[in-house]
Amino acid sequence: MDEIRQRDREGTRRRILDAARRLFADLGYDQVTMRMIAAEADANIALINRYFGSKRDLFAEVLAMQGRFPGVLDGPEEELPRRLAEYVAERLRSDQGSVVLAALIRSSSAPEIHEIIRDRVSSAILGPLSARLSGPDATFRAMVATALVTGSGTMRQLYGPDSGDAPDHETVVARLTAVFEACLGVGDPGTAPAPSR
Amino acid sequence: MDEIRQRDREGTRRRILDAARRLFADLGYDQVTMRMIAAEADANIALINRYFGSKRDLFAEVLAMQGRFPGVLDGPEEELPRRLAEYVAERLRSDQGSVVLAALIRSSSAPEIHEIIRDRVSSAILGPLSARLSGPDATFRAMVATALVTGSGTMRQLYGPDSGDAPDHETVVARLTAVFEACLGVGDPGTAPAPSR
DNA sequence: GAAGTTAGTAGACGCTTGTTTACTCGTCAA
DNA sequence: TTGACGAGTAAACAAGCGTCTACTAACTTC
Repeated sequence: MDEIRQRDREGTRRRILDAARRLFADLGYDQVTMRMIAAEADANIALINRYFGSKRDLFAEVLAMQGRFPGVLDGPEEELPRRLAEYVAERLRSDQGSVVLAALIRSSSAPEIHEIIRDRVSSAILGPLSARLSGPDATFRAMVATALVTGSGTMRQLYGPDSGDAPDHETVVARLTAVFEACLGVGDPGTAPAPSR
Repeated sequence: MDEIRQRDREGTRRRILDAARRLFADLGYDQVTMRMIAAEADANIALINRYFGSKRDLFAEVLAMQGRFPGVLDGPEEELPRRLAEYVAERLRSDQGSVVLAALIRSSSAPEIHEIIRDRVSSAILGPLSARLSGPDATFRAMVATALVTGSGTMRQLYGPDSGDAPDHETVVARLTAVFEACLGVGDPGTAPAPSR
């Protein structure tokens, strides 16, 4: 009945890391328990702390494992709004996505990992994005764009993938592209024209 | 030593409700414990469940107590982007703000209150906002604007009120106004012009 | 003034959490 | 063959959670 377990340190470590990545991305930091990770990885719960120290440290390692916003931030600056729009539009339908973003959306209520998330968002999203922007206030504009991506994820999490009266994909992408262009100030090198006052 | 406690059902109920509102808005649903609420309200913990049934029910009553986005959604449609921009810019500096929004930002990781938050966001923000919009896809456009407000709150929570290199208030408002105009499609009754392709 | 109602209290209940301890036993060098 | 090392395991740990029960005592009613 009881299977004979292989002794494979690196393999077990990797299984735990993969399971943690999946669960954290799907459920967020504090909805995931150590026992869930152990079960998903088919490993003993004590091994998690043995290999990673603590839940917090495991979370940090999962985030550190992730690359920087795959594919979206690369390419010419003038196509950035469209690529971001397509990324968000895709996220609104399927559950795929960056673990860093998922962490930002779903794990922001746990204060003990705020610093981890902040550092990772800065180095994986905000930094690369603002570096690609020309013109003034690049950091702020990047932050607004990130806020839009984040907020879309929050709404998506709350309302689910099929928000009944959502327009077709083309329209969604077109609208989001316009918004991201306004965020990033592409084709608008100076300060945005101040309306009234 | 032991103070003589007044017997004041309605007063105690109100103290608990106020304490819960403050704590939920500041910390989010699952960072607030029943004991914290009882201490903040200077009431016995058993009275919370006696008067409100459960933590979840108390949270629902706190949200139901709140009005609809005070002041921001009222007024002519063409000024909506500017008012939203000023609201967000103000939120980026101080900690004041709607409890409903705070709940949306900080409490979205607890699945047992998703339905409560969703209903309240729909009736307090999304509904009134989309009702004020003319043109197609009003609900979707309202959702994008809400996502921007939400995402700003998330970034604000992560990075704090003083994001070192933030521009001055005027610039922030001007930029955000442009973004909200793109979101809401004000002055653009048809579909947004599709860039390229 | 006696009896009943009820606001308020103290403490424990059962459960879950992250973490740790004591142990088993497969693996490999001497 | 023997001994040490270490991967894996089971069980418990303390702390915290929301909730509930048994009780005290202040107010109302007759």
